[in-house]
Amino acid sequence: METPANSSQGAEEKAQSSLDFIRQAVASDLQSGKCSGVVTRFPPEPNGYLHIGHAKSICLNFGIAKEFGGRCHLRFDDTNPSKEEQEYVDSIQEDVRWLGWDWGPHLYYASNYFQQLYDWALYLIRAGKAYVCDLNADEMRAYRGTLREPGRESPYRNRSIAENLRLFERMKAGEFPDGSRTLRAKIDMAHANLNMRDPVLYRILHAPHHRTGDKWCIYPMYDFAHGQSDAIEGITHSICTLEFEDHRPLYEWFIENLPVPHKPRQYEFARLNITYTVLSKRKLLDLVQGGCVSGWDDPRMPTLAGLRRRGYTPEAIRAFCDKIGVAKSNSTVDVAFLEECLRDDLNKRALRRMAVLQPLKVVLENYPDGRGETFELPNNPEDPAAGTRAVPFTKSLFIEREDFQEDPPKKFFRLAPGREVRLRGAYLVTCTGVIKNDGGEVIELRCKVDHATRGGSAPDGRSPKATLHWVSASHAVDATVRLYDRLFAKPNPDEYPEGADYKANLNPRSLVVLEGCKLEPGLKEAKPGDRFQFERQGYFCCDPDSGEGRLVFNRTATLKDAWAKIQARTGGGKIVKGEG
RNA sequence: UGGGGAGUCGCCAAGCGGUAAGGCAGCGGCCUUUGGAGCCGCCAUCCGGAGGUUCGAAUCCUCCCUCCCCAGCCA
Repeated sequence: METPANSSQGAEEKAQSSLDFIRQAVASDLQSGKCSGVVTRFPPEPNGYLHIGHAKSICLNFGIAKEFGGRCHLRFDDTNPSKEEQEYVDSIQEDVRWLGWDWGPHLYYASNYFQQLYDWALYLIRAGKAYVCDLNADEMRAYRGTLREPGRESPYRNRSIAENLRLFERMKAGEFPDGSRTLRAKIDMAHANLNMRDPVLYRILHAPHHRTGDKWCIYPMYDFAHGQSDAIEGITHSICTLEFEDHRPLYEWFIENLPVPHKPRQYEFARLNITYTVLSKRKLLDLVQGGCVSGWDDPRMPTLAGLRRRGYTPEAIRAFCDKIGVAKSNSTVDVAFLEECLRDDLNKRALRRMAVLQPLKVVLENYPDGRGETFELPNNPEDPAAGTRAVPFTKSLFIEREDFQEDPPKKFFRLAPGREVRLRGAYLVTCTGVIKNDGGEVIELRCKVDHATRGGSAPDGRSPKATLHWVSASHAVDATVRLYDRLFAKPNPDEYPEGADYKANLNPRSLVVLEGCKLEPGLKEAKPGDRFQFERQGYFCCDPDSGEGRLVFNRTATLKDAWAKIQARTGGGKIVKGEG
């Protein structure tokens, strides 16, 4: 992120609260003069789509660069061609940009450094610090030892420098099959840290690379590529997750033993976990390939593509990443926290609309047949500047099915026989009749309008406890509404019964599709990506499946629902809202 | 029973020897033409445990307990 001007503003704001341990280190390095500027990097492997966990890392890296007036590189860690694809490098760039970050001209690939890395491998060989090993994978595992027993030195460990050079050259030339040989660092087979027991630097992989094609058939391992890439790019603070903590000695070993132009420092923080979802690329890939979801961008997926389609805003995700903090203890953040960040953002900006998801017809018996009027309703009560929109009102309307109960329980203060409620922005109406079909199901209501309450307020000051949303039957536009809920039914999907796997915890009601929903007519113009608050229902986002006279909306999040809470408390329960 | 990390409110998380921030959730109340939003109040005499140092410890020392990561030619 290139932010020459106005760069310290963020840091100052942060300082007012308190800096996380990484920002403290950055601030201290800057102040002590150890670093003259800060350079970070976000280094994804292009083997899957970015998810909310990556967002935490992205916001950390790009955020620090922005706050401290430095820059952040986007670098693809593409050292394993067998798993990586161009589709992923494209989606990653799209997602980082969507999140609101800009790497300027600093787009890099570890594969750009393959030649330099190869030269450095030669350097280590010449220094007697690396050797070609003929052990196969099984043998190497056996030689590595265990957690408490030291390993044994490879029989190939003491080859001459000349032979190592010759063999490595031939590995590069493609003379040997995959897996037959590796280049290893000569460190210490008895080291307590397994990463230091002569780690593999290069393996043979006769696989075309999405960027280098078939130029190479040997590829550097993560450990041999990452730190040196950081060094090449002048990264000052190389931030990664906790599981790389015990790779740090190796990271430093390379930096110390190679003539690198710069010495970066690695810092580790706890990766993000969220309740009711999984955040591992392996499982996410599994869900996609297993058909459990419609794709990487299924609105139930915690991927940035999924969250975007669900209706999440980049602002909400950034706020979330900001608020959860950065530390080193393993943590699982309540998904309700993410949802709250979304509501907080959308409450201020989303235009309000009325949408009846499960329609129940209402006929106003004392309202003239041919009459129609229009009400001007605010687009957003939180923001008068958002203006108003016109909503038509007629004798026959739709209201929400669950807003009427023939035999209302305690604390249910919506519509019931003989009861008066307010139709938002329109009139006070009283239920005077209930029409049922042969099955005893309520199919229509008769109500009487109090004509003196036009606009929704009564001259005598009375005010019903409930205000319902409504749509004029003759003006309503039909739509499909997809009610999304948590992908998993358990807070921790990894708690599954013996013999099962995490997919046993998939929430069977994570998607409920409603057809024939009745929306206020203005919504006909909605375009994919448009977000609204459907009053009293939640936030919804127009899905790309819309078009050619078809409207599809995705529920991003429900509104907080006091009535649902009361029901849950009293053992009741909602059927379709299903918000855990 | 090797090495590396972490343990502060149900969930995140400040705190860095001077006497427990904040957010989310929850619970009350006010307000409200969204049972939304907003506003007000409550919510850790205690910081994994036990000792010790100190006038004073969540912060320093000792021992113990629990959890996470590492034995890919993945990243």
